Amino acid sequence: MRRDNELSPESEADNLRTGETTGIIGYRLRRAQLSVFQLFLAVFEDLKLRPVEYTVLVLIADNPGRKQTEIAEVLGIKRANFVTLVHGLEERNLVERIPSDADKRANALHLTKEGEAFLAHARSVHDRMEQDLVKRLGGQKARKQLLDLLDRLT
Amino acid sequence: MRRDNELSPESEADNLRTGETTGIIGYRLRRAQLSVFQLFLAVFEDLKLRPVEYTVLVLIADNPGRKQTEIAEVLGIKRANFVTLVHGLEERNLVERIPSDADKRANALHLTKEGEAFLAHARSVHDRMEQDLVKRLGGQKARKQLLDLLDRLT
DNA sequence: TATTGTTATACTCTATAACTATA
DNA sequence: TATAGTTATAGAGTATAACAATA
Repeated sequence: MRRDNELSPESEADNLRTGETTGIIGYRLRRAQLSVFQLFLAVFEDLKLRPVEYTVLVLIADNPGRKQTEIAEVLGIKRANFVTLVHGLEERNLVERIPSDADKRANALHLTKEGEAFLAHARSVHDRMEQDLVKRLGGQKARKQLLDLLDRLT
Repeated sequence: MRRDNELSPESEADNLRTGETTGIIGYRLRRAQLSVFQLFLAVFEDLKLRPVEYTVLVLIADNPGRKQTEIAEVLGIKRANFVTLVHGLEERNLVERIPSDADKRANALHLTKEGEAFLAHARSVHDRMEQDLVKRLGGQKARKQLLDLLDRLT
């Protein structure tokens, strides 16, 4: 039994039945991921930093001197595509590629002084964003639960 | 204190310190989403169906006669890009676009008989995949928890 | 022979502008 | 004027192949 006019007397567009799609885990994961990434882009608009660039900076800071291949691989980025990414960060004087003594084929990645200062700021901005997300989730326990559940799917 | 040789006497590649990145909600969401989508692509390789195409078929089946714009919008797809998607499904005789009587600008979307049979099969394949994911998560309660948490981020 | 960084390239996904035919 | 569908196009993101230098 249809009752079109119950809530919209002027016959607005009917709502679609989305019950089945909203039960699909992959679909919901994607929507949530896009939502969080869009928040990231908005928050980091002034710093002109994309999510992947932030993780690269963090990873270099926590693992100075590593090869491009190592950083790229742990992030699931093809080394061919990582070249452009690192070049961009290098042009902004955030990262430097130092030819390795031990292996002359490889570049050791380091943050510049400017890169360290930039990351310190980015981290504080990011921490506030994460705290906002944790608040949305309902606290640290909920965050832990989420990361735990995501781990089982990865 | 570094103890490189504790577990790798032959001095294999050191593991990177990834603790900070693996604590980032957006990063973990993305990895999990990619993982689930890759599973989908593997499971649906024979049916040659992408995740977005599956949700489109489901949505049309549950909302026959709707306009392209309506289906596209609820999925967050630009109507310009939705054209190609629907054409692909139409060429496979899964979907038909019937010019609307009420609004001659619009196409009403329906599944063909073949599309209904195809979707019935796809649904059963998809159900098995979801059951596998639920098992990984630790049961229906864990699934409910996950969808609940994802909702708060979306 | 294998690996590192690189270039070139192609394919998908996404976003915008502009057109047409209708409303 | 606004909307539905469409086309064209540009920009990201991602994947593979091939090359030079080095291991």
